[in-house]
Amino acid sequence: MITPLIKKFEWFVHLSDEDRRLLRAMASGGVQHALPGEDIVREGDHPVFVYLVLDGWAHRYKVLEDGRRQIISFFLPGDLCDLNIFLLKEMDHSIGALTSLSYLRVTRQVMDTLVEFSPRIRSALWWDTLVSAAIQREWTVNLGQRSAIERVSHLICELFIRTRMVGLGDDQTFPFPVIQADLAEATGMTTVHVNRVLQELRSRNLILFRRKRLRILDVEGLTRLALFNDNYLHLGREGAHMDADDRSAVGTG
Amino acid sequence: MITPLIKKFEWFVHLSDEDRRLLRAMASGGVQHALPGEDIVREGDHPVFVYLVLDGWAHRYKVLEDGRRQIISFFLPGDLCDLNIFLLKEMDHSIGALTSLSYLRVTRQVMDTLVEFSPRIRSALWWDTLVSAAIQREWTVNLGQRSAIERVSHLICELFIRTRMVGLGDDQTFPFPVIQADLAEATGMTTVHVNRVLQELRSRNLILFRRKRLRILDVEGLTRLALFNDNYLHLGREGAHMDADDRSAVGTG
DNA sequence: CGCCGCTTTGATGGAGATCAACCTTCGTGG
DNA sequence: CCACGAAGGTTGATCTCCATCAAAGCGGCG
Repeated sequence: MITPLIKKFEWFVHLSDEDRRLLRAMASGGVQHALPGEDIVREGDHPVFVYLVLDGWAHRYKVLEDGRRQIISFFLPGDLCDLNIFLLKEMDHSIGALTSLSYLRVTRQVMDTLVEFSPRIRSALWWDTLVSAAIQREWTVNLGQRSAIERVSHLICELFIRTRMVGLGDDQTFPFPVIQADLAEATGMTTVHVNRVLQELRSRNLILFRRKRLRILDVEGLTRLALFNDNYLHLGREGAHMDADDRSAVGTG
Repeated sequence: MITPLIKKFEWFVHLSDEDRRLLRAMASGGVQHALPGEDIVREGDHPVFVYLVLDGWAHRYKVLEDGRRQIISFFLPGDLCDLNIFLLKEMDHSIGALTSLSYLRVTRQVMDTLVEFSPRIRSALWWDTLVSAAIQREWTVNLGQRSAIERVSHLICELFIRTRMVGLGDDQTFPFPVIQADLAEATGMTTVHVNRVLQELRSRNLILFRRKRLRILDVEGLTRLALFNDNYLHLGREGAHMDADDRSAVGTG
């Protein structure tokens, strides 16, 4: 059930059986569900839980007074939002479901337990936080410096890798359950222009988009066009020195 | 010496004398200096220290293959970069001095000590991390949704508050040691256009810029123009419940 | 005094916004 | 099984904000 999270963590450190058992305790509160468009948290709410996406996609967003809306990040299965958010009085943004969604609401107590009893999980959570921050920084670069077509391509490259990190999708195709309006709000463009950019990417034989799945026809080409460098995703198994060496360890990834 | 950090933390929780003593231990490695334009850390480096800015401004930036450059964040006195960065193998961005700079390099061991011996400092560090993340998200919104003049205004509003948080500047005027090229790289604009936007802000009697200081003539007006909402800076003394109540507590801020 | 880094100005061009339709797809119910 | 409607995708015409290019001003410091 929480396998996406485990799959992601394994990119950092190999967990022990005990670690996995601990992580499964996150589900003790029961699985929650939301419909597309439904908000999980709203700006101004008092934060109580850490959220973990199990299935489906969610997004973080902010709305300006005059209605302009920006998607700040996407949450894929295995993504956690806002470790230690309890320290804040009010949410400064909202989180909503993009697709139909199942997720966990994890209490402070459960998070504390994870951190207390497993140094590996503690590190993996920090690593995840650092990677999330790096992604947000990369979005800053994306919006600040890249052209429309580069921006869309870059986002696609990122989501391709993040999708595979959590064990979804295959070599060339992966779930891409967002509509053009979502892409527009994430990249700071209009839907009209997103549409034209996607057509351009298709006509260059870089991508193919069918039935909520995206196929990258030319990873190399798309990467080059996007000026994409995956170093900010920190896939180097950086916690390998603290790997659990019990039989449950997975391959070298 | 580390007063800016302490001043900032006091926006979250009142520290005890013991807390301050602990924080001063961060300076045990000696004060470092850098000249304007000098890099402190480069993309690709293996991260070893947490950095704390004492005096002057620094910036985090990334450079694309073709030379385009984006400033990702500004570091003011009292700003920490990259708590727990040790978990990563390589830096995914660079940090450089904007002005002449003094700063501390804090080792993992010293950070661990802070966190171990003071729950207040532990929380304050997390709070600071959460606020930094919120700032990065707000930059995403800024670049994605706001027009050029709104973007520049918003950045000015933010830096005004952050400056006052660490005890610099007065009611209307604060140090603003960045050149127009820096503003351009932070807002994803050209220097030419930054220049014209600043002229517009001056002609509307919103700001005044002299000798590396900025005076906001009409805070209300600038805030409105920028669609600025300071909630993401979380100035609500959110850790007040864990205030140290010894005599060293400062006013209510 | 003169240079260098920074700011300012003007002219021109283009990426992407805006506005307004129209088309396609797909789920729903009659 | 088809009609219908709504959500999402596509198109074309026009406009505007900001980039680009090039040059000239300014001011602080050696």
